[in-house]
Amino acid sequence: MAEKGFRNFSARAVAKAIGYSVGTIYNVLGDFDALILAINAETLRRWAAHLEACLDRTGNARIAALIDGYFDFAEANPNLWGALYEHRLDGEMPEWYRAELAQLLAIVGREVRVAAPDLEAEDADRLAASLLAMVHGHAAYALDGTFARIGIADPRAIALARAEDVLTQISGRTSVARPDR
Amino acid sequence: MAEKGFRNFSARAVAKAIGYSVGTIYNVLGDFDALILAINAETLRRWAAHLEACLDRTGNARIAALIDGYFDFAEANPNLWGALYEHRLDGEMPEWYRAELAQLLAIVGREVRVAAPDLEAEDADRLAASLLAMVHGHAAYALDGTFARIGIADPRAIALARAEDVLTQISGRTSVARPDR
DNA sequence: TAAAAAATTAGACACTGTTCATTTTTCTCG
DNA sequence: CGAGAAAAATGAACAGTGTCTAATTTTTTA
Repeated sequence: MAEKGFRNFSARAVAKAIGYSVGTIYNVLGDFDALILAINAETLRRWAAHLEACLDRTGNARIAALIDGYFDFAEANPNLWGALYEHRLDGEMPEWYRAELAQLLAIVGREVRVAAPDLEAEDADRLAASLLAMVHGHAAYALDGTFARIGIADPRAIALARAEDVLTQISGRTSVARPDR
Repeated sequence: MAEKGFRNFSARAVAKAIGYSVGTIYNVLGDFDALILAINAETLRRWAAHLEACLDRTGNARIAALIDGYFDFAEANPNLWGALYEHRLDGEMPEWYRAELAQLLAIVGREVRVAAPDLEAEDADRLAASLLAMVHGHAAYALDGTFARIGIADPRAIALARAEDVLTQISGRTSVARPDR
């Protein structure tokens, strides 16, 4: 996957690589989706570990470290990172995979609460998801070449600037926009 | 494509639907990528037209109208919109398709220049691309179910709030962060 | 109408995910 | 140790895919 990319990934190639036959993979995992999910879950774990490592060796600018870590990982593992989003499973997402995703979001949530301590817990979670989506959008356009194609050389700096905009705007605020209730 | 989605899309099904044989499609278009590109280009045109229509029937809040238009279109055509991003062509992107993409970005650029008239032209373009990436990230997480999975009900409102944060922060500023030069 | 050009076809090819009866390996326990 | 049960692994077969191309049909041209 890391070498071929999601588009050219095949269960048979995996079987050959690990010295087993195709059938074994399907006996163990079940189907193709499960194979992808297993790979993507490992990617999520590595990604989360990378983010924690980035945070460990940084000082105050923890949100910036998070964004840098996001880009670092995506740029270092474009195919693995891409597979996370190129794969759309049909049917429900298994609980164990959702937990893996939640863990990644929890890291962001934790740091948002540090950066904006005045926010209510629920608002902090909403802001964390929003920041993650924002950075994801920039990274997606960066890695698929959209930014490069329109002559924008440093998407990472732009994403950092946007996050700064948002955090500056949020600081001192105790609640963020939310649906009517 | 609109019905089956990118994952279950096949050239043979298209051939059957339009009453031709598989070979004809490949004689005319060239290969599978070209078929997808033709469909996606049509989607881009319809999307751009939708955004212009949204802008036509709005007053001052033009950036908000743009974001609403983005979500409207994506939610009304999830499979077509999804195909835009699920498809990764190998090799260079053809010039005519790049032009189609540029036209969509041009709409955003034009409106950003209206919303932030003090910005230099280049900075406005950078901000436009950044806003587009930001909204894209929120829409991507909305349509793939990420937001719903963590209990966030209204991603559109969040995206709008983020855009407001950014624009408030940008107004009065005459240059945005950019790489060293 | 006859020849040239263009459009269309059907079939073959190599590849895919998927299934499953068969074989091989491993473990258990008398 | 060795026979029987359980588990693991196999590879052939199936329906599906994108892709190519020689052969055929249709259209245009002279």
